[in-house]
Amino acid sequence: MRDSSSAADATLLVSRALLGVVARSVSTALEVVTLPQFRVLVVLSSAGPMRMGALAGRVHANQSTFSRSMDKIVAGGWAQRSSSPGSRREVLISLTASGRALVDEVTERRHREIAAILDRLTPPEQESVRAALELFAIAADEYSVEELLVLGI
Amino acid sequence: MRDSSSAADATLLVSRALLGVVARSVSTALEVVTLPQFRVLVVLSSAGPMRMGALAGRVHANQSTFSRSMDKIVAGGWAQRSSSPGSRREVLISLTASGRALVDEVTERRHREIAAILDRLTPPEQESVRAALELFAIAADEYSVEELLVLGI
DNA sequence: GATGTTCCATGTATAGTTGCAAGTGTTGCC
DNA sequence: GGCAACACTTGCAACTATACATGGAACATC
Repeated sequence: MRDSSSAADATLLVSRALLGVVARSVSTALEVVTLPQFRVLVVLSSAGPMRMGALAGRVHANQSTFSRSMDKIVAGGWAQRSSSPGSRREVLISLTASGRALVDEVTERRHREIAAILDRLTPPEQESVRAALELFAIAADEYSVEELLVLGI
Repeated sequence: MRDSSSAADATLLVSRALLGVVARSVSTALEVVTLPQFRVLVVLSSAGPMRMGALAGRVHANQSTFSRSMDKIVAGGWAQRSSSPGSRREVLISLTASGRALVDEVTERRHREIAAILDRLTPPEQESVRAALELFAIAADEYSVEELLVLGI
């Protein structure tokens, strides 16, 4: 615990920098969509079309709440309702082209910004950063990514 | 750009993991305070007491909006108004003990979680992670931390 | 076919954020 | 002293999120 304390300090620093990157990458999307709404789009983007109930569960929203939130998302043209082939009482939600583009745009901007930062390092430095980050990512892997939804990312 | 691309991928992974940490660390605070409110507390914590107008500017809020947001923050006991010694028309905002404790608690939890992750690595691995992260932090340093406010961190 | 369950939508209500505009008190300047 | 600029607050209004309860259609089971 003693040795990892300075590494933890460095990590806190990096987390600030990375959060800046994330915040910037999301900020343009937040001009057209709210954070809770963007959350939904991200879930749809990674998990594919889902039922209303399942989707509501993923973002920890109430059914009733979620139904109306989805009204707005659909009205904005980011997602669409369709009837499920399996059961007529189920409503399937899927991203529209606009919705997918919005999420992709955010991811790409984030990737570009990170690449730009790394480009300031020499190739050997980049390699050591990559190796170290992979180590960290593996060590952090046990942690669920579920809570990301709190921030809508 | 070729070499940094895989490093960028690793960074994206890490940013997800770190965001998970951040989200978890903030989530308990969000049970008693909203995200925009917590934002204000973070600014106060790092910058010290500020005028209403300056504080509103820092979180990109309207004066009128901010005045009432502050009503709620003050009502919650997280910050307090006081008259400025310089001018009686200025209102100085400062954190209460509760407000400071709330922010500190989040920071400490974040630090603990990161330390816990790093503890899974061997000491040499920790050292290499620390060195790599410092490299990254330095490379990212040009980027302003201002945009963090978008996420309220 | 009657019953109960699942899934979604709607009714109703509360709380927070946000913006524009108007108002109050304070300060500085002529 | 009078007047404009400044700092903050309040009135008014719209929008979003969230929750609990209710309603209604589709399905499963018996």
